[in-house]
Amino acid sequence: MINTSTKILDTAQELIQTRGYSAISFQLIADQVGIRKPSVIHHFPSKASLGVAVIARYRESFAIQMRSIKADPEKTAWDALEFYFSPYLAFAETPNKVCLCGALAGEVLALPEEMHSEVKDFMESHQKWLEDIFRTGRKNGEFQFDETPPRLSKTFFSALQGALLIKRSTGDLSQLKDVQKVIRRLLR
Amino acid sequence: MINTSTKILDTAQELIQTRGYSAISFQLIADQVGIRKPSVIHHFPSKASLGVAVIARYRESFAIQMRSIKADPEKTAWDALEFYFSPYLAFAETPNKVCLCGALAGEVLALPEEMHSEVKDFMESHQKWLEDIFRTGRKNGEFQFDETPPRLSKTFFSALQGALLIKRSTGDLSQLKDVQKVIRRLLR
DNA sequence: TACGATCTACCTATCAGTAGGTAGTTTTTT
DNA sequence: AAAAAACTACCTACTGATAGGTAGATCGTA
Repeated sequence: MINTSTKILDTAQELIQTRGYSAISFQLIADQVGIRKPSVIHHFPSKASLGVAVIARYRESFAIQMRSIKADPEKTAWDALEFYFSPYLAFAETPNKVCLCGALAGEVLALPEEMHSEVKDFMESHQKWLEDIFRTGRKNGEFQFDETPPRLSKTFFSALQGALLIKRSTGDLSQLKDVQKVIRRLLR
Repeated sequence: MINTSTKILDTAQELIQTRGYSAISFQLIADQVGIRKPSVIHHFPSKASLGVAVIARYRESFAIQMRSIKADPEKTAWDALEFYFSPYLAFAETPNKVCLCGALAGEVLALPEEMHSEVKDFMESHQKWLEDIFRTGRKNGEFQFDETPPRLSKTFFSALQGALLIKRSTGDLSQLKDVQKVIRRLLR
């Protein structure tokens, strides 16, 4: 039996990923969870606090996974890259899902102040992870590329985030798959 | 003296680009234009119809410019590419602006049905233009690349759209500039 | 005088959030 | 061990503000 706070966070995350933050409400979440609106507010006293909690949990779940793969000496840079790719593909294959922070990026100015730094930190840490993978892979001899790791990671992170959003608008899954193919080929 | 409908469209576009569609209202637009809410509704009888009109105009303004550059035999593929890059840089340099359709892509499921195909068509025609530029440039000998033009255009269009969104979240203008640098170098 | 643009006044639905309370569990005190 | 106090999770009923949208009067111009 999963607790109510977790159910609220799961539901809120799903709704933000599909509809955006501005378009969700306590009522919508309450209906989906099967409780009353004030009960949602009992767990998260404001919409902003719920928003912050959703991003914080999302960020942390990525951070845990990246820490574990970086700590494992068995894993190659290719392994790390493919591992990083996998949630993007999973989102793209779920109809209508994009990265939480990709969805939020479209409406930052309508977001409460407290959420801004959460989104910013998300973007920055993901680009750092990619940069690290590229640097390590080149040092190993696994990857070959001419660009600097920061430029490459910015480009590829932008492409992955963009591809998810475009895929959802066009319905064409190859948007993401082709981006991942191109990235792989550019590193060989 | 610019007419009221145009003022409403300008204001609505600006607000959607900065805050998203869900976060805008007739009242907000009316205040900004300096008229009353029912006067806005007189020109655009529903929020959906206003949304559609904003995207349609935005799409058309790009289409006109792309047609003119493709019709000009003086223009090289590099010219066309730099020309295509320019509005992205202009948006990025305006604090808090992203591509209209990039902003909308984050909240498609909260958008009225009529807007979906407008967003989809936007994405598809932009990728076709890029594909065409790449194909022509390679035939000319201006560009060198191994990938197929559709894959390359998907990747670079994704990267440009993503970069704008990420730039706005992080405040780092190099997000877009670096993406454009990487694209240029990969074509030589 | 006819018409489009604008206005005031209003509608219903929904928004985030509050007030106050009930039932059941846990913790503290006697 | 029993009673009292506090806490947790949820509820009904409400508030003031704002959402999209309507009805109908007035104004300015061709």
